[in-house]
Amino acid sequence: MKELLKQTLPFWEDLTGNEQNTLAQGVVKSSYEKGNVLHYGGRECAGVQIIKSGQARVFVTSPGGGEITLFRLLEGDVSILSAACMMKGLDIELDMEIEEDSIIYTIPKVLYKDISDQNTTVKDYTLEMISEKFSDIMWLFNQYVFSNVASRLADTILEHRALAGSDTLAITHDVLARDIGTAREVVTRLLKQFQIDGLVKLTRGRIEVLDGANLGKV
Amino acid sequence: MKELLKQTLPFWEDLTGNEQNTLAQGVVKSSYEKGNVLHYGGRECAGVQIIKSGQARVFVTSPGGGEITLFRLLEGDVSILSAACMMKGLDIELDMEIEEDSIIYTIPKVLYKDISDQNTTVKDYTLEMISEKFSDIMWLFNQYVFSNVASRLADTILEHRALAGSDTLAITHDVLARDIGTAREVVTRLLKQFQIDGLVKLTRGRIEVLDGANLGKV
DNA sequence: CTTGTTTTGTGATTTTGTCACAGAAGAATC
DNA sequence: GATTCTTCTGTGACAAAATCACAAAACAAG
Repeated sequence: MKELLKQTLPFWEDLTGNEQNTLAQGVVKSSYEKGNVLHYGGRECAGVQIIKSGQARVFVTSPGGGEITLFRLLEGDVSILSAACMMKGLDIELDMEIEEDSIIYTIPKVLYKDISDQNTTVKDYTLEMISEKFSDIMWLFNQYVFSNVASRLADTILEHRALAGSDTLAITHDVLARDIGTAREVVTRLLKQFQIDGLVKLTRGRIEVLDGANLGKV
Repeated sequence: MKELLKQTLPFWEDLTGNEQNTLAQGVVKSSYEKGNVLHYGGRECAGVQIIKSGQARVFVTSPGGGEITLFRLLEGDVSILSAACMMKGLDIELDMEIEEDSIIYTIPKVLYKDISDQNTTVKDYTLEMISEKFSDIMWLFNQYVFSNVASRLADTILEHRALAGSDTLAITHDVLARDIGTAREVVTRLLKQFQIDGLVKLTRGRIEVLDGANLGKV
C-alpha cells in the first residue's frame, strides 16, 4: 500500500512518518466495472484518486446528451480534479466513465486537505497538478474552437494509437465521436473519406492506421 | 500605492512589514492606450497585474485569425494568469487587448514568486485565483461546445449590458463576434432576427436591449 | 440458423461558417 | 456643405458540419 503511494505521489518523501501513516491508513480502495459512470461536481467529490489498474475517461456532458472527452486516466495516474470540490474557487462538473475494470485508491478529501494545509510541498503539488490540467484543457479548447472536425478526428485516432501502442485499434465510431464532441454519423463519413484516401482501413469495431504520417497532416 | 495593494490583495494583511515594503517598492506602474495588445505565453510573462483604471480583454487566438474572449479585466481586478509562466505546469498562450486607456500596476514575477514561496496565505490565494479562472473557462468551454450561436450571442449582449449598466450598448457586431468566437456576418444576421423578434433595436455602433428577459431565453 | 443487439451507412434538412462584395453612416478634409 | 475616407453593416452564394430519421450489415447468443 505505502509502496503505491510512494510511487505515485511525488511529495511522499516530504511527509513526516506520521503523515505517511495517516495517509496510508485513510486511503480507500474501490473497484469499478467497465461502464460505471461517476460524477464530480458542485459541492461533492471523492478526493484525490490514484489509478492502481484499469482505465477511465473524464468528460463533460451537455444537457442535450452531447459529450466531449477531456482526458483519460491510466494505470499510475493521479486525478486531482476528482477532489476539485475541496478547492476554493474551483467549481466544475465532470463525469468519469470507467473504460476498463479498474481498481482505484482514493485519498478522502478531508485527509488530503489537512495534509495539504500543513505541508507546503503538498500544496505546491496541488497547484502544479491543477495548472497542468488547466493547460491541457486550454489546449483542448483551442483545438475545439479553431480546428475542423476532420483534423480533430485524425488527432484523436493518433492519440488512441499511441495509447494502444498498435496500429490496429479496437474502437467504435461512437467512442471517437464522444471524444471529439461531434455526432457519430459525422465520424462515419469522415472515416470513410480517410479510408478512400488510404489513411486507414475500417472494419466493424476496428480501425487500422495505414498512414499515420499523412493522417497527422489532415 | 500601499493603499491600492491593500485594497486589491486579500493577503496584504498577512504579509510582514518587510514583505509589504518589498512589494510596494517592486511594483511597476505602466499606462497603456486603447488598442494596445499584450501577449503572455510560453516562457515569458509580466507578473501579477492590478488594474488601477481602464479595461482590458483577455482572449485566445487561432492561427487563422479567429478570436474568442475568455474574460475582461476591470478596475480593481487582479490578473493572475498574466503570471502563468512562473507556475510550474501552467503553459498557456493568451493575448490581452486594452479596451480603454489603462493604468496597470505589475508585481514582477520573481517578486511574487519569492513572497508566494515564503507565505502560505499568498500560495493559497494563488491556488484560489487559478482555480477560479479554471472554473470560468470550463464554463465557457461548455457554453461554446454545447450552446448554439444565437444563445451565446444573447448571453454576451446581456453581459455587456450588465457591464455597462445600461440598456444601450456602444458596441459593434465585430466586437461581439470576437467575444463569442464566430464571424461578424453571423452576428449581423442573428441580431437582425433579434430585432425582428423585438428583443433589441439596432443602429450603427449601438445596440439597445428592449426585452432583456426574453433575450435571456434565446 | 434464427433472433437480438450493436455498429455502420446514407439521404434530407438545418445551422453555422466562409467568401466576396455592396451599400450606409459618420468622420475628416476641402 | 460637398466630397472623400473609413468604419460598420447587409446580403447572396456556397461549403462545412450538425441533426434527424431510418436502413443495412456484422456479430453474439440462444
